[in-house]
Amino acid sequence: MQVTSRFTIGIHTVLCIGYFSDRLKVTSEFIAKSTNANPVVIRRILGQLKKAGLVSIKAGVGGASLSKNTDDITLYDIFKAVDAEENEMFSFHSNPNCKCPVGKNLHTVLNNHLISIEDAMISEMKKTNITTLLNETNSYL
Amino acid sequence: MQVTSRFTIGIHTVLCIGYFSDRLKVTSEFIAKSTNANPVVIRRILGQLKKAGLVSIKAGVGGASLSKNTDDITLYDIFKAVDAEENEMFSFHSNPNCKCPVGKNLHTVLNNHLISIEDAMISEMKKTNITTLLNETNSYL
DNA sequence: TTTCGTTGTAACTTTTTTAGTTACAATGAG
DNA sequence: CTCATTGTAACTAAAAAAGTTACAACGAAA
Repeated sequence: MQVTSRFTIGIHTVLCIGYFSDRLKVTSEFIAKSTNANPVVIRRILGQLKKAGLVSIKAGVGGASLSKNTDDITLYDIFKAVDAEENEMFSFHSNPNCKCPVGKNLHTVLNNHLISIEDAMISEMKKTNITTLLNETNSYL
Repeated sequence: MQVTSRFTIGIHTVLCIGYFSDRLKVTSEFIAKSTNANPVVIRRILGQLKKAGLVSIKAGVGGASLSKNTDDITLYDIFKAVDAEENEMFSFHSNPNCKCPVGKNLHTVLNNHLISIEDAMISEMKKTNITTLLNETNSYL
């Protein structure tokens, strides 16, 4: 299992905006330079963050800013925006044998446990917000 | 993010062995029929489970059995065996800009938080063992 | 109202990962 | 010795992620 780099790029993007947008115009080009990712990839991620209500973007003139207080943006908000739009986290293999008592009930039996695992991850993601990460970034300067 | 179907197939495999191996010879072919996956795919997963010390397999004559008590095999054991052999769970994009205060410190700042998220998931996975899943399977018959 | 930097998005390629498949030597009980 | 099975290599296919090129649309400023 690998969480896509969209997650860390998404976090990086939000941090850049939080860190610089009061002083500079933070464009996709700017973020691409900081992350070392392609500007179009950044624009796609910015689009997802915008759709999730986390950032707003000035069309035409360009530049992104945060739409919410840095206290109110958690890692889960970013994760949900860029990495979990509609897919389930766990994938079942298709058509297990319904004549087998194990195969027949696997999905039902497993589902609640898998949801608990996902919930545990989500709870932990919600504990970290952008304010914390910006403070930690400043502490390393 | 998607956890590969190896995880649910691995669980399915262990459950099949736990459920049937006292009565039947549980071969890769048998498990393939129950899971609706390819026998070679099952053998690969069985190999990983074996390497992790969860199952033992009779070469030549064939058939798998559990090497540990069903109480002592958790979802995490299976996850670790089939899906997390050496990779990190979260992927950082490479070469963030070291001249940018955000890019320079991202990895350091983020790492502990990502580890906490992973740990939360692992703890939850450890809460479910094979005994529980077999009991739940039986309760649906 | 023209210019210019930027966004948003389509379309495509490349890369990586996962799963499926074929094939076959090695195993070991009967 | 036979035979079902394992273990594994080598390949293909499919899916997902990331990178890239291209360009219309936007809107502030000259």
